[in-house]
Order: sequence, then C-alpha cells, then structure tokens
Amino acid sequence: MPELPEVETVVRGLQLALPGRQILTVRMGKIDFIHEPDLLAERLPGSRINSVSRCGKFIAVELAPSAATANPEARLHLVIHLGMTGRLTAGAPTEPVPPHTHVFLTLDDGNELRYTDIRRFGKMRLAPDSWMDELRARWGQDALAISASEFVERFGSRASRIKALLLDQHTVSGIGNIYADESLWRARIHPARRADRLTAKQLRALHRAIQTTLLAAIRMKGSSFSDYVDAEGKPGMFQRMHRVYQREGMACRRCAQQIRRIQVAGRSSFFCPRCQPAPRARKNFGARKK
DNA sequence: AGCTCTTCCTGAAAGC
DNA sequence: TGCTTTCAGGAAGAGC
Repeated sequence: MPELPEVETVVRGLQLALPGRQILTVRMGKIDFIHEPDLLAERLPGSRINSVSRCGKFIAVELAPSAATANPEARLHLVIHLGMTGRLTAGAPTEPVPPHTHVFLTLDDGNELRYTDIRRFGKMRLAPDSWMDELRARWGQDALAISASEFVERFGSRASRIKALLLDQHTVSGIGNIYADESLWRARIHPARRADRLTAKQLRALHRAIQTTLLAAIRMKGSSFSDYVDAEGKPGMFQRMHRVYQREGMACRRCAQQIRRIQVAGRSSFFCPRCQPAPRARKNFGARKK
C-alpha cells in the first residue's frame, strides 16, 4: 500500500518525466473515483505541467495557468491519492495496458501517463490553489518535515492509542500501517500504548524512528507487497528490510522473540512482545483521574 | 474526545 | 474440484 516513501518515489520518478510536458488528450475508463471527471476532460487537454510534488500521501501535478483562463493566478492542480492499489506510471503508449487502468493522458513527447487502480480506493480531482491550501491546513504536518519538539507536543497531549494517532493523517501525514508498525518497533513502543502516557524521551525516540524508517524506505524505493510500483512500473525493495510487518510468528531481529499480531485501531498491528512491552492492564481500582 | 463500525472495491486465500 | 466466504486496508462518516 502506498505510504509516504512509495508516494515520494513515484513523485521523484514523475519529476523526471512530467515538468514542461503538455497534455494532449485525456481518456477515462471508470470514473467513480474521480471528482468532477468532466472538469478533467475539459481542462487537461492543452495544459502544460509545471511541477510534481507530494503532500502527505497526495500527489499534486501543478499545471501552468492557461492563456485561455481569465484569471492567470488561478492555477490548477491534478491531485491524486493512490489509495490502496493505485499506480501512476509514465511510459511509452505501446506498453501493454494493465487491467483496471482508468485514466490515460497522452503527452507531447509521445509518452503516456496512466492511472491504474484495482480497488479504486484512490482519488483524483482537478483542484485550485485554494483547495491545496485547505488540504494543508486540515492535514497534519508531513511526517518527514515535523520537528521533534512539535511531534512531542502534538502526540503527548493525546489520549488515543499511539498506533491510531500515527495512522490519523490529521495528526501527522504520510504514515500508514507498514511504517507505523516499523517505526514503533524501532522505538520499542507497543502499538496500543496511550500517547499521553509515553515519556517525552519515548516520543522523541519515536520521532527519530519515523525519520530513519521513512528515509531508509525511500532509499529502497518503497515497499512492494502486491500492487505498489514506482513511476516506471518497478517494485520497491524495502519489504526485505521489514522488521515486524507481515512477520507474525517469525523471530524478532533484535531479541528472537516471536513477532505477534493484534488489532489496534481496526488495523493489523505487528510487534515484538518482548521489545515492545504492552501497556499495563487498566483496572478500575488503579484508574487515575485527571 | 476518541472509540468502533460501516462503506467503498477487488483478488487472493482460506474454508467447505 | 469448485464454489462461497473472509480478509486486507486509506479515509470519511455515523453513532455511542
């Protein structure tokens, strides 16, 4: 599933292929995951691509203001979220079309930008600057950009379980199930611990673990299990480095204890019961009041 | 405030 | 063998 490192890898690939290109034609298959598909059909042909960037798990393809628009300040962005199984690839139109490919953009260099998404949990829309601003305001800071002190402040005051907070994009954006588990293992924190019961030292360790894990994953071009590929259609390699994710019953790489799997915040959570001690069972008798 | 459940969707894997 | 059921999950929304 694409999380920050996978989206970053796709964006870096697209940055080599898209800026400066003009979109010639747009063809769409299933459109139920596209917000206002008519707008894409109307506005994309003829527009030129300025840049490609990442905002959390969103990909933003910025278009140059078109001469036809009355207001040259009204920049548009083709915003894409890959969801679970989304793939965004740029290549020759002669390459075989994978099943479930729903958007084709032909480019002026003869290449084609394609969006493929088996489950269509992804999202696509053409949005103005103001929508991007709203997104940034509503979403938490990017997981790679947030400072240690901000991280401690944001998490230390919350009563939710730490895993739930890591997955909540409003707290910090970019982290999904894989990197939440990997980071928690690295920081030796149990996924069901309440964030406000962690020490500042533990939260700083978690912040560091997130940075280390995400940067290492980016170097390996992301994790591929079933569907994720980069902008050239190639899988990542970081899944080989996973310490806990999808390793139930296997030995912890630190202490050889068997990795366990539980449900936290409705998600599979993998952890080492020795390295990541469980929160103390809360009995009424011991309940603390604030 | 924060938790759980539901919804969207498909294919792989498990169950019978 | 071949069918049916279950599960996986990013994010939003409902309801408690």
